[in-house]
Amino acid sequence: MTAQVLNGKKTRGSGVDIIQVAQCAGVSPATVSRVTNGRSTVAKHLAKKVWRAIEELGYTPNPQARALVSGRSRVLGLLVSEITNPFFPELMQNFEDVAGKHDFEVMVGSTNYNRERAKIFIRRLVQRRVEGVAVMTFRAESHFLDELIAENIPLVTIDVSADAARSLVLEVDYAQGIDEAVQHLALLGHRWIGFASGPMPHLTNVRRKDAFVRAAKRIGLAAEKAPVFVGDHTFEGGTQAALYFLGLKPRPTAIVCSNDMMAVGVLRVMAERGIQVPRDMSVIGFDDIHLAEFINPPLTTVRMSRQELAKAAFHGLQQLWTEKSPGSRNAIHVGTRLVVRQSTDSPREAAEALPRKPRVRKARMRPVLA
Amino acid sequence: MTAQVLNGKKTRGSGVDIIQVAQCAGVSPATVSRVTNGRSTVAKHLAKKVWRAIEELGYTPNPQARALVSGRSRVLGLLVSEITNPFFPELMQNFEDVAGKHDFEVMVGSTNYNRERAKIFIRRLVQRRVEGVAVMTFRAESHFLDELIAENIPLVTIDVSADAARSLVLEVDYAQGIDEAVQHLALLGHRWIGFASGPMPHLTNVRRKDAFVRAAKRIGLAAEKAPVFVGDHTFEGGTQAALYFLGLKPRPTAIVCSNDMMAVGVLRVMAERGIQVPRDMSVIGFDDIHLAEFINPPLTTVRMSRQELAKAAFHGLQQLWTEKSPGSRNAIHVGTRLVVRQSTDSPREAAEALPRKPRVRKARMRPVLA
DNA sequence: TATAGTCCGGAAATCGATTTCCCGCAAGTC
DNA sequence: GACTTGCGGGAAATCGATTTCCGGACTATA
Repeated sequence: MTAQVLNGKKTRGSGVDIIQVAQCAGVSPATVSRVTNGRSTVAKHLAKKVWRAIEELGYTPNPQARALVSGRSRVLGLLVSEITNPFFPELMQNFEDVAGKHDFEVMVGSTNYNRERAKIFIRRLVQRRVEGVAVMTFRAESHFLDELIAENIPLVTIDVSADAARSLVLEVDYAQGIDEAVQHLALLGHRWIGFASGPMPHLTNVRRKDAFVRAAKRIGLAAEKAPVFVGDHTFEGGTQAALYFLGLKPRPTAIVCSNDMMAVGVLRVMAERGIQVPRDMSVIGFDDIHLAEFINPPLTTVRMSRQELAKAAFHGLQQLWTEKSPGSRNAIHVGTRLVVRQSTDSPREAAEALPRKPRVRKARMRPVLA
Repeated sequence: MTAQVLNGKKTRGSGVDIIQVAQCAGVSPATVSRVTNGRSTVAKHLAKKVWRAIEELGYTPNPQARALVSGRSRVLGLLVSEITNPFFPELMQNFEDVAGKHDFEVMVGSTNYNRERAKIFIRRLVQRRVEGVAVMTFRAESHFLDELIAENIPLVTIDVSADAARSLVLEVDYAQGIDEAVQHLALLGHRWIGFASGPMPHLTNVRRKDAFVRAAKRIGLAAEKAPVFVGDHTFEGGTQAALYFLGLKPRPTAIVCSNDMMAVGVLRVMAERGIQVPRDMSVIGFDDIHLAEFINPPLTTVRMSRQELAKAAFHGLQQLWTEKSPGSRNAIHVGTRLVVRQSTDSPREAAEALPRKPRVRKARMRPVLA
């Protein structure tokens, strides 16, 4: 399509420059530039000729030249914490899609919880002159970002505000989804629910945990303090949490997890111990990663929409670009909500007491333990 | 670090240009350029002064300007087929790491098996003047790449050669790992093994299937043709394959899958039907995605190393850059190998006939079906 | 009709590097 | 001692756009 034959010689898209287009259209390069950028007002008949010439030659402006003079690279940075957690690839794709629609490219980097990796990546961002960065690491490792702040690069973060002029926070409403989760369990008859939290110094994890504790209190589920296990936001963290709750007496009849990877770890321990989910133990995750649907049993979880998050991050950056005064520090709100699948059910005792309501569910393995 | 105070005013890394460095070092801009690029021979004492000036001012060359004049953007493209298959994020990260070490940035795009998405992404690659593209889609959808080929952009593909001058193929040795898998099953006592194949027109799937059929024949496992189900390379494809094999009589005692996502689908069906893996059915995957380790039971699978693949792809591009004659069309070899976990065991009958060897395995659910 | 105000579009400066061209100096050769 | 050779490094052209500046034409107003 792009490659065309003109004057008998093949002209490649990237071999055509603005001067050739200008000559072909019979105008000056400045006019071509004005047309391609929608600048000021160019007479309609001239604009038409320019577009025709562009089409004919298969011209695409050289982004390097464009960036050099305009100072705008049209590249954004996206920092995530671990690529093997499926939450992040999906977020990446959504962010790239939004950015792409606005003619931005995205440099993605995964810290893998490694301070040095993050530093190196951020240096690359600065060197490439990105126009904005979305930090989606759910972490408050402040001085990661010092270099970006020093360069006055627009910054969007999650949960915890970067203390910088051109920055903005995405406030995720964890309470919304977690309230739904706890209510869902309460309705099923659960009265003693454990919470598997992520590492505690991190604000995002504090918020998730607090949301759970408040929800539990509000429902009046347990007179005593709801049992909380503080672990890692990983598969292993989940297995540890599961072992902890199984050792408790009375043993909780349900576990709410701070993210899906932990829930997957919990499910593994339950399977190994022959504890039937959801009959003997209900499990709820957080994130709604793709995998949640595929695991056994399909995981009931709180969805934090990757698409919504990605859009919010991009719009946050847009806001920072247009906004004159770096004063209006309004956070952007991102909701969460419960997705019910098959890892939750009435606890055993309640299920026997209550009339068994018909549920759409495939045949499952017979329970083994008491 | 980068931001320094000089002459009383704060100088940002991206605010310093080569001329200031030249003045600071008392040389010409040309010399600075020569030093930063390691060009020709600059007197040691001058080079030292230049480096000192660079350090002091926190200078980083403007990549746009550099790219503009040199014609080298130092950006690569990476095309994958679906971001939700964990194989690809891991591949992406590895590729970015290798590329980053050589000062390249990477534009990643996921086609999601959507022709239009691929087209759009490739157009973006061309517009950004990438210096090379790695197409890791395991697909032969040839005319995706026409635009790249027209621009004469170096191209590395998997399995199937792009019919272009500056291109190179990564030949994955499927047979290696699949032979190991079949032998492993044979040693466990399996004699009737099903193969869940991916969609058939695609060369990569043909190769995987052929490798299986040959391995099965070579071992002399079954007098008759080994049963093959042709499905989709997805979770759903796996569930369909499982249902097919369960309907067969005699029912296979093991299923080898063309990728891990299918294997995950198979495991789901088995769990729903109460069929115990590995006691009643052994399952082997292909890829060794991260998830394979976390699913129940941990999946025995053939590992195709993402790191090896990423390195091979990058080195392939390097080869295409240096190589003068576009003649030496030597493919690059990438190996595979079996990783034994807990989804394979002796089939029930054989297990009872043979003396039960002790295996390290956690407690599992009691088998339910015959 | 004269003058001010608008609008359009061309000429040229600019962004920040790389790279070519060329000159001067020092070393080597006869 | 004169001439060649080689090498280090400065001046200036170059990449391909955007953007400023400015002049000419056209319209509106008195």
